Amino acid sequence: MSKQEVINKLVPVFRHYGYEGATVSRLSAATGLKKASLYYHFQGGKEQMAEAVLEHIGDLLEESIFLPLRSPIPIEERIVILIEGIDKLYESGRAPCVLAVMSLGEADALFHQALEQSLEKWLNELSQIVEETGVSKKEARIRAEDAVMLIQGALVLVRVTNNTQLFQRAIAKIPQILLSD
Amino acid sequence: MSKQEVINKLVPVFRHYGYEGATVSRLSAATGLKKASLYYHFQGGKEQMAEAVLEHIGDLLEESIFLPLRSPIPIEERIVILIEGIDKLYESGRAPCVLAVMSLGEADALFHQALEQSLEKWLNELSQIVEETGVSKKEARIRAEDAVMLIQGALVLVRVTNNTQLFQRAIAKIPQILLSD
DNA sequence: GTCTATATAGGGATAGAC
DNA sequence: GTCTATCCCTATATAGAC
Repeated sequence: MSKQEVINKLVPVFRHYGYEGATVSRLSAATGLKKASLYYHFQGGKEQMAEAVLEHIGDLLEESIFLPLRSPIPIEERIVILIEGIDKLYESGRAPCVLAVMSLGEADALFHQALEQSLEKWLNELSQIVEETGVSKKEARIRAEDAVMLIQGALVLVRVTNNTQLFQRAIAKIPQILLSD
Repeated sequence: MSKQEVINKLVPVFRHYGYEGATVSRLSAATGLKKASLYYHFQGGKEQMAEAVLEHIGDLLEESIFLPLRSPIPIEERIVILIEGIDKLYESGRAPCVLAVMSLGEADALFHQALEQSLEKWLNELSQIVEETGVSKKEARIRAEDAVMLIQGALVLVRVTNNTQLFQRAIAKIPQILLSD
């Protein structure tokens, strides 16, 4: 099993259990690797596993969302791709956001800077495309924040209600939020 | 120290660390009571402590938010009180929502039903006042959901950015969301 | 690379003195 | 009611065989 495959299997554990809930036992069960094998791949232990997960998701975002967002097609089409990317990334709302989950407890102290940068990247990328429509920097930033807030809030509500329609409705609103108001 | 005072000191630990991160040691440090004393008050252990916290927050909501929401004053004024209540409850966005935090990991299995009911109560209370304005049941529900999503999303963004202005902006939007669209 | 076995610390929880 | 002391289990992490 390649390291990428291992990391892929670590991801859902951190997302669903958070840092403290993601025990090495659970990580072991999820990967099919015994504890000692995990420590072979991640000599920095659980902290390094979490880092790898964050990095992996960062790469995923870059290729599946940010890159298409910068492609030379009409902005409306790019936003459709954005929505599809978000839907897939969060598994229609069923998968918690690693950013929201890791900003709690012990993990926050360990990863706060990385999380902040990751969120800043999100907001910048979204702001950029909004600015293309002739909107001011300030207003573009606000719309980007509103969009991300809605997504994050939808994830919480889906988790509690098990109603993924809420997530669908939330992401369907993204075009209005970003392009008009 | 009264039981209510003890519970009050348990609350922030569960909110900031989540269920698994809220270790009995941390709960002991936060309350100033040794572990054995905590177990005297909560014979059901940590699970019962979490239950007490959820119940306590439920009561808090009832008296500080839901009750004023039903008082016989103009709807706009009630919504101002609602916003003040939310601002205080979430400490201007600095305090995570127990609902969002406890819907993760092990805690979700233990408390899912309670969380679902708690959220349902929120959505119903908000829907009620929206319906008063002559809006359909369906539309009122949607507006209530949108308002709660925005708040939950704002809490995540504030946690990561440390920018409480985002929360202020979010709650300032509540009147528009509930009363118009 | 992956395993079994094990070390050490901290988790939740209880007994019994005061 | 609160404490000290302690129990057992699980958590993170490592050693060393294969």
